[in-house]
Amino acid sequence: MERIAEGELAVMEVLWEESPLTAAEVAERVPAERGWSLATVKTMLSRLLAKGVLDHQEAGRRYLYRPAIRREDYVAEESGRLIDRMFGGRVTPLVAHLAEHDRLTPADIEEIEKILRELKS
Amino acid sequence: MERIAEGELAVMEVLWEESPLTAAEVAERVPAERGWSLATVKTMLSRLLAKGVLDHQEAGRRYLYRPAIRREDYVAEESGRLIDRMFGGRVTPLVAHLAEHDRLTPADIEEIEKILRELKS
DNA sequence: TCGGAATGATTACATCTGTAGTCATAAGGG
DNA sequence: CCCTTATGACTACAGATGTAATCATTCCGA
Repeated sequence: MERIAEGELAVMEVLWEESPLTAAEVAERVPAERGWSLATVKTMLSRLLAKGVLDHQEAGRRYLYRPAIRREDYVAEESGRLIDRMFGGRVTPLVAHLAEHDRLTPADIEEIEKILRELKS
Repeated sequence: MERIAEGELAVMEVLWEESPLTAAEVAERVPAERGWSLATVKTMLSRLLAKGVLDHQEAGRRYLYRPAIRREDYVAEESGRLIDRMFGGRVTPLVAHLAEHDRLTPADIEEIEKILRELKS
């Protein structure tokens, strides 16, 4: 799967949330903080099509865009990449790191323990 | 902190492992798979200096390079970035994701539970 | 029916990145 | 003392990315 750039991801997020959509509809839904013009969104859509992570279907003279990959799979790939690069491919050092950096609230700890308990049963 | 590119990270890893080093010494230690020339390594070093993530100290007519940031901090930043972008800034969904994708071995689970127990005490 | 608006395609351009090559210079060996 | 060589600085260039503008075409509303 080709890499999705940071800006392109904003477009993917819109379409993972709701699809299919036209270019104009995607542009409406991109977070306003981006301050993107419609032209910019169209460029993103073309590049994402070229990368094969979006599909399009013709509807009259327009396209309806929809994701060609699942968010779940993309997240898995990016998480794996981080774990490989930063933690030697092992998950435990990641959790240890998060723990040491106070990223875990008591509620988080409870919930993670619950997840792990369920995993064992 | 400025972003460190993928290739540049290979140079940082060398210097986090051992420093200070000259450009030639860094080049020797970069993983051979990269197949980099000395010139490439020098370019990386310059760019990392410009980004402020490396320091240099003159030693005769050469430089000795050393990290200006801790690996720990860089890892924290990159992990935080992933968690923000992929998991809405929350750690628990990340762990849930890893669990669902079979990234956790029984040994991992044990060790994570241990980390969490210690965190609570 | 006709003209403006909307659409995808194409082009533009600056910056970042990967991957060097060149160049002036200084230092060390003979 | 001079020449080779190692070094940092500068330059090069293609591909990815952010951010559009332009262009040909086609559809819809008046």
